[in-house]
Amino acid sequence: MSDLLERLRGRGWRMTAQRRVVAEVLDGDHVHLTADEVHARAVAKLPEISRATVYNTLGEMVTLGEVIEVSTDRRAKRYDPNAHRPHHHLVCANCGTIRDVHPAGDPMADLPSDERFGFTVSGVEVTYRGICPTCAATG
Amino acid sequence: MSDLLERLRGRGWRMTAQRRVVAEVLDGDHVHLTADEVHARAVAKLPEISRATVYNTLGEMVTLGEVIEVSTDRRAKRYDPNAHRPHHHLVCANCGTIRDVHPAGDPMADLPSDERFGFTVSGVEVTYRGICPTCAATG
DNA sequence: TCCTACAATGGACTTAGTCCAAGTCAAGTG
DNA sequence: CACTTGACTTGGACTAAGTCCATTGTAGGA
Repeated sequence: MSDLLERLRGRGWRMTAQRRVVAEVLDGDHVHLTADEVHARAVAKLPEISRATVYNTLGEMVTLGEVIEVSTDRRAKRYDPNAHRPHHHLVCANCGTIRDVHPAGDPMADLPSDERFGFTVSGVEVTYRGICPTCAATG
Repeated sequence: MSDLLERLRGRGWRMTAQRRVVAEVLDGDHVHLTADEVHARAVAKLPEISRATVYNTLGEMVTLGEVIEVSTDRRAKRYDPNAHRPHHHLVCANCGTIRDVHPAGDPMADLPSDERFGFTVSGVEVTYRGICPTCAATG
């Protein structure tokens, strides 16, 4: 059930109750929780878990490349466990909801070398912005 | 000299010393200052200016569409006066430096309607990430 | 079972930004 | 020019999100 947990275990991660619940909370598709939301859900399963541990664990998962950090504005970062399949994001300008999207085309190929200013370019993120159906309805 | 200032004046903006210095600080190409940097430079020209005024003024410029807010991570937002010409950004993962870039292609056209989940899509941002020449050299 | 290095805790601290009540001033009016 | 008024500015208190750190706890190997 928990692909994420399996992958982490496979990397020789020292398994603790805290890490397990964080991984469980984060598992799934179209999951884009803030650190505080992850903490709230983790507390439901393991009441003693601390905020600092949630931050530490999320940070480690990001370092391991198993989770992607998405910051679309100055609100809280969101954590996306869908790291194994490349995708971009569609964000609601009103409520901050995120959906994964898979646009056609390769934006990396669209950046000519004379526009790279000597940078070593390693990645690209595409963020579509708009209003989600829910916000459009409740206007 | 100050295109930005001219445009703002043309919209019937009430002109004050504070707004003038903020607009002056922000004018130019490849300018991507944080609010605090704007404040620091504004203070050099007008020592009494307050942080709150800088935030207010930047916010109004964004609302008027004369300045673009760029948040590439959870660090401070940056303000880009180059709002009249569409472009994207190339960000140094190490030091946060930003360059404007003009990739080929139209990412809006790459998002099919069955990937829009009912959103009204209004815009798209493309953020290339990498290491700038300075950080590569001193890294 | 015992050790020990790695992990978790929670509270203090930091950064970036927002809010607000009170004071100030640009610019239109007479 | 003086007056008026509502928009603008101020600075300090407040908030949200996240980081840091000394202490305590524990997974997993010997």
